Amino acid sequence: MSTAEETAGGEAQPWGEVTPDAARRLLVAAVEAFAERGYHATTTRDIASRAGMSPAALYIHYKTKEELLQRISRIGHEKALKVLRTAAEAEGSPTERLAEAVRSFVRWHAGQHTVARVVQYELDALGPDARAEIVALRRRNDATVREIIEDGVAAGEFDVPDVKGTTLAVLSLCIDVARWFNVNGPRTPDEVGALYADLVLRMVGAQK
Amino acid sequence: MSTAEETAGGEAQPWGEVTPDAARRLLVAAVEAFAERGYHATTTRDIASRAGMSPAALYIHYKTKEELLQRISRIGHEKALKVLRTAAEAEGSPTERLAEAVRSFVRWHAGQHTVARVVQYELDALGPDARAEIVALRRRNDATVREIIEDGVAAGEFDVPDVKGTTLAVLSLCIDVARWFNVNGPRTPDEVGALYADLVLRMVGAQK
DNA sequence: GGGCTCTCTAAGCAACCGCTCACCTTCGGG
DNA sequence: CCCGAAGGTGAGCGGTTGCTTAGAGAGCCC
Repeated sequence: MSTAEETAGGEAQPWGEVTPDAARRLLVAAVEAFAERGYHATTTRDIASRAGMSPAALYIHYKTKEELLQRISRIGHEKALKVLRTAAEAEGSPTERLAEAVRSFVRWHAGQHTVARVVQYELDALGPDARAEIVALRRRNDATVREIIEDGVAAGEFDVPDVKGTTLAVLSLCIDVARWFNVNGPRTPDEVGALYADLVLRMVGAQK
Repeated sequence: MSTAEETAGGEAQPWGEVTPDAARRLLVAAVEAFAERGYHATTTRDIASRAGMSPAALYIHYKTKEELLQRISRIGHEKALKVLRTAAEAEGSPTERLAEAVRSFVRWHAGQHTVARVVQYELDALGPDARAEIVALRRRNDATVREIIEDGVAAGEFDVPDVKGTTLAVLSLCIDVARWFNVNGPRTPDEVGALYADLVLRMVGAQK
């Protein structure tokens, strides 16, 4: 966000806030491993060796394997939420804001799909406290989208019989991008974002 | 399918084809455990004790823990595909067929969400051969939905600029129901099915 | 009733897991 | 030049995992 160069799906320095350098390398390695094999199937030895270190080095920077997942989940969710809220709080009609929100949220889930996969699908591996924190962040996601849709209905731009259900469906659609998106596939994150923004406007009955 | 009584989300005897009785009990226990904790976090001792047996009893009916997942994945995918194709091959306009396909596919993913969760999210835990088999079944899902949408476009009932992308989005939307659906939540599988059928008809620009 | 099959169990093996500990290296400050 | 803090390693501990083995009961045909 604060760096000059950005790629289609996210930042050039995604984990710039994590220091020192070794801690960041371990965290990046953990994201890759968790996304590939899942949290429980990933060993601490695998994470350490991906980061070019011995198994014991992990415990200098993190107390447990679960702390790694907590850090990844929190930072990832905060980034996604920031992306969504930036679009939601921008100037413009509800139609424009909803389109931009979906476009950037989808772009993030496609471009950062390794992080997104960990963040979205490894929630149950967290302990109760950490999970509660993440669930609270998700509720803010939900509220952000619902408010835009409510604004659009109030302004007469949208035709939505079931606001809560439609909100759920819109978010579900965006989040599931992280599951199927393939870097070697035919679509770029930008293209998926544009397609999905169009589809969501149709779902809420917005005139184009 | 062959039994008389059916619930909203699926059959009354979901695993009737699995014999003998002990093998079915183990399989049902495995579905519950995999859905709750995930494949890798589930131990063979946990599965056996849920079925009221000793850990060794599992290996009389299944060669490995992975064979259990294979069986579950294959049966689950075949059932979901059957539900989808039954709706797709019914009489009626593309609009009616798409609505019914989404309605029943979503109903299945909501009603059988424990099976669906295992089937959809534990694919990577399978070995290469078993995974290839499942991927082939998924492609048939994809083709089924795409054909209905193509029919609708050809008949002038739908307005879809990107058929492949829209097909992907429709299926993604339906499948993700398995992730968020909660039995204690406010919606029944029937209600979610009806809501989603309406949303999908909007996505393809069908006149109602 | 003796043998045969099928089903299940108690006990345990080898491998691997998350994590710890004693020790080594590097490096800036006095 | 010594020192202490910070970051790293090799070896390994206790516990758990998937799976195996030897053998016990229950039914069933002859």
